[in-house]
Amino acid sequence: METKKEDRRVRRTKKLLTQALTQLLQQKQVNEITVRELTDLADMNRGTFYLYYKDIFDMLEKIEDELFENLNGIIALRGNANVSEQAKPILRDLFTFIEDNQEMCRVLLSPNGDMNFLHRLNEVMREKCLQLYQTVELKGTEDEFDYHYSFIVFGCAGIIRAWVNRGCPESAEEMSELTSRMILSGGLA
Amino acid sequence: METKKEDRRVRRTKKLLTQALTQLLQQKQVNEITVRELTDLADMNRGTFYLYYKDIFDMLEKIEDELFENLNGIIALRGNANVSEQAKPILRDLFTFIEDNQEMCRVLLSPNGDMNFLHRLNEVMREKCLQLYQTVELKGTEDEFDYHYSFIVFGCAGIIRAWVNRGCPESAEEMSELTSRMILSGGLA
DNA sequence: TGAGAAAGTCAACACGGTGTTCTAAAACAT
DNA sequence: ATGTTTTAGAACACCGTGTTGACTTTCTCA
Repeated sequence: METKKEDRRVRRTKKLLTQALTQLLQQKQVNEITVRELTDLADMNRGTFYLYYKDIFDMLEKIEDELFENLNGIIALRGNANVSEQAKPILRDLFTFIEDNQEMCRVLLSPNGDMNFLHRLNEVMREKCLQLYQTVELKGTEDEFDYHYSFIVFGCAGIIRAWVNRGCPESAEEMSELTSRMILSGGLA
Repeated sequence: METKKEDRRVRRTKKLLTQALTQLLQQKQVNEITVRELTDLADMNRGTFYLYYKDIFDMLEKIEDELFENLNGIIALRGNANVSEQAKPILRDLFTFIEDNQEMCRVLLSPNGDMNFLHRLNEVMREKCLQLYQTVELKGTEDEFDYHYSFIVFGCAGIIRAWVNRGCPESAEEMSELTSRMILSGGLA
């Protein structure tokens, strides 16, 4: 079922384009980036771009698709161990994944970033939180659940954003520890 | 020092353009919106748009500028009362402001929204949090402060996003209560 | 290693949105 | 009513877009 590897040239082309896009996104907003300057920077023919992407935004979306495809595999629940024992390793794997893709994640969470990326990241994390904490008792009305999870999930995104902006100085292990504490005991206190 | 009112026609033009943009942002991403279709929807000459805005993104930025200008005035500290007594009313005023601009806020925080808006919202809230809670003792290292605040501030943005997505069914008072609880005692627990 | 397949290069093209400019008409303030 | 400001309308050159066709290069695999 594994997707067989693409042609070496294809991998090279996509990699060069992704690198160029990442670089450009550190300098300007997505809308200011033209296919022409992207392919110029990647030093390839403009027509080649259109073999794989419809436009810049389509490219960004496909990059995110791949990112989330990998992420989903990584944070999947393992076997049927106790959920409370799974939270930590999943968080650690999540932060490890973020670290491995920190340039792209930093760019996507920057002011020039993509709100849809944050939206999708939230959906993944929300679903995972629901799985992990569905047995945990929450006080307050059922409507408040939405706000609780929104707070937590966006808060995690905020931690991730701060972490990649600093260049990931702390280890994924440390971050998962910190994040667990924040989720369970709150921001202050 | 009050900015004297613009010509009635100018106000009308900007209002129509803003309404049209808000409507279009509910249907498609910013990059897919052309000046032509925007002015067509607003039923005005295309050239008129360029009297006030450089392009669509410039327009969005100016709209955000005005939003934050109002917001900054609203959440300014009052006199020299006790800080702990100011948190609640400021949060209430913040949510009231969000409620008054909920269409635009909902759009800006949607998947089609603007990461820069979230960035600026965070800066405002972060600064305010620092003023309010600078006397509160936090445990952990100084480096953790960044993560604490990022968690809290993004978490608040998450609450706001969930709230406007639901159509602001709860009152601003209720939301400030809920948010205070979340910040002080954490998401769960 | 060679042959066929796949991918990239290069030049060219029509298309459409952009941003600007001009004049005339309409709405405004007084 | 008058002078000012704003908008409409049309025209313009410009440029990025997205596609096409013929060619060259690179890869795969038998």
